[in-house]
Amino acid sequence: MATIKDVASLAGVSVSTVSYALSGVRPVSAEKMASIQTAMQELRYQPNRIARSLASKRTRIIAILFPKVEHGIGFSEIDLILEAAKSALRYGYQLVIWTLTANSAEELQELLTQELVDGVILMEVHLGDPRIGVLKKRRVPFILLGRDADKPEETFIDIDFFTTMMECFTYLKGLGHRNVAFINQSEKSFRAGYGPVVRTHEAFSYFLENFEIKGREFFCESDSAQVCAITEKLLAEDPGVTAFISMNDASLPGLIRGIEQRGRRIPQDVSIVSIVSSARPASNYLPAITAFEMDIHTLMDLAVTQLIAKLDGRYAELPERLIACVLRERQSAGAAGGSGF
Amino acid sequence: MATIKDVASLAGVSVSTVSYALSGVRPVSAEKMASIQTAMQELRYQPNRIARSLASKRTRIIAILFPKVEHGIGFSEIDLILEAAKSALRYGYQLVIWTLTANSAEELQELLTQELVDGVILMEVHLGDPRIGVLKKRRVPFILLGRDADKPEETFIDIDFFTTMMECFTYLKGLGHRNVAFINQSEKSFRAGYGPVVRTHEAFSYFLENFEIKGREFFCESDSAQVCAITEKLLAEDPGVTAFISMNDASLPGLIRGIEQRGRRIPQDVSIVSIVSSARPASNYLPAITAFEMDIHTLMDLAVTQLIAKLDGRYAELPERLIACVLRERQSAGAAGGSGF
DNA sequence: CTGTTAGCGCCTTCAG
DNA sequence: CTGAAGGCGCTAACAG
Repeated sequence: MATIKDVASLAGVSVSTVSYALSGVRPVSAEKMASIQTAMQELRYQPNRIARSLASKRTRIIAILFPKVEHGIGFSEIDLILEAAKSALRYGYQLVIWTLTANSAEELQELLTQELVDGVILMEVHLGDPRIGVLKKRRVPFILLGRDADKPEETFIDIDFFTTMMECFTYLKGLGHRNVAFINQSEKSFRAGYGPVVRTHEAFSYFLENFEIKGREFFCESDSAQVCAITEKLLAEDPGVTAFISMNDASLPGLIRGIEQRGRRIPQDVSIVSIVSSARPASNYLPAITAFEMDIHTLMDLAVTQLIAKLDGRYAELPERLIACVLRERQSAGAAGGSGF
Repeated sequence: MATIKDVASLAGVSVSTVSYALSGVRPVSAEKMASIQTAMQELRYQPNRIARSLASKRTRIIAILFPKVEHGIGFSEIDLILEAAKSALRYGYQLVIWTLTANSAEELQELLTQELVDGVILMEVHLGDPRIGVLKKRRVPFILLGRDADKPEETFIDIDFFTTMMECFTYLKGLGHRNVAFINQSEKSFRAGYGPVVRTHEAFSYFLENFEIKGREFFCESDSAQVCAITEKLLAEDPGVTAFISMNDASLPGLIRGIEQRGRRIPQDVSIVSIVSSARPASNYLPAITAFEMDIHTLMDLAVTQLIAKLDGRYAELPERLIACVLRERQSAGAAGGSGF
């Protein structure tokens, strides 16, 4: 591999000139610049990242921190990671994955001490997350992504649950729905203060009044059979329900089945709108599910750019960025009142 | 951060002694060893990875290469990546993600030239993949993972489609099924020589004869509506079919619906077995799908350990490792002949 | 505008 | 068994 020295001697200049030509930190005359360019091309020179990191004390590597993935909002974690990697690459950074297990705090300490990364993106943050303390103490720049507990003092990027819910209500009301049911995630998550569950819960209650819509909410595990039973029960008790909002991709099969087993058609009799979901599952169900999908690209690009801004010390803006989900209309939602129920 | 120098002076030895104490390449007296240990503990010393990499010319970082994820075998790429990261970490390596776009060869060249990684895991390899040529020319150790085109000359880890199909036949035959249908992925993939599609196709034909089972195969896009139509048509033409094998997780909703719309119950009248699938979707459908699931843990751990072995120059074994899928019985498969069809 | 040079933190000969 | 010292490839003062 060609080194900066090779380039320097081929171009007939000193190594520092080459270095400055590369970084632009110091002006370089046009001629020298030209010969340096030529030399670099000829040698197919690419700076050695490791050496550069050692000298500059910046690795330009960021870590994305994943605790165990179990319940996840959807199936889209892969897209989240890939999108983050893509953004990082675009800005000249590399993304490493850190999977932490039980005693995350200790593991994290060790990883951090190796000084491999400049900053960290934290996924799946929970209330009183021990990782945050570690990061703060070591003064490692970090950013929280999604599903955070309410921690406004940290920089975080999250889904705008409030706006998403509002748009969902607007959409359903526009279609004539006046009686809706909301399938949230588990009550356990709610009690644990899990961000998405709590916030959508609050938003739902709020907009119910605001939009003058009748509605009820159910906390469900990601268990299709259970959701199916609940759906049937609800439809029996209150046949006037014309729409379901689901924040639980995995239980969609149960929802669909429950509705159909009560003899209702989707979307003629009952509509389904999935929120905070990912494209792939939603589009594969039958009927394909109309959904407010996460804007993964925006979410991750923002996370990466904000983190890099912090690393560059040019971070000044608000410590919070909320991204609303975007509507993708498919076949599961339509005008209310088609049937005589 | 404490450096090796700090440890050396605290322990009253030279830096090289500390270094050797760390690597074990050279014997160190018990006393010195002890004081070095103490010093390291006191200072919470962890070697700086970057400096170590520069000096040793080994970064202990490996890259996992992802082209665009579109059709994917399932929804489990996330588990694949996370599992790889976990394995890497366990062996003291770090995993970076490289997402390549269009002109992969060039992009890959650039990334490689930065000399950040020691080796590469290639995902989603296709026939005549340009990335392989690049890797070979630069002599970067690599390993192919899954879904490769037939390239026995490269080291690769893959799913054992043959064995998986055989076990699936054994399972179904044991349940009394004698007439099965196989939902493969798209014909386009087949024509393109896409490994999983071609191999399962061959295995299916082979075992049909071998097990004296009647059967037919369908190539389908990952489109539930289409699969539903095909299923209904098939059931109409040949009511004797008692079991479906699916290698297409995304089309499962269509399959289920198609069967039910023909008035058949699952699994009393018709069974479904999904192969090469991932746990999460399979378990969420209604009924929960019995499936031969990828052994992601084994697959990725093998990929990582084999790659590391190569890096250490202690690679001698066979260039191929096949891992069969493992059966998880759920609710979609049962004895044949329950109904009078 | 440019060159010289001292590190960055660690590994690894080379002497002893 | 141990220490001294020269890199690894690059950055960033420092001195023109």
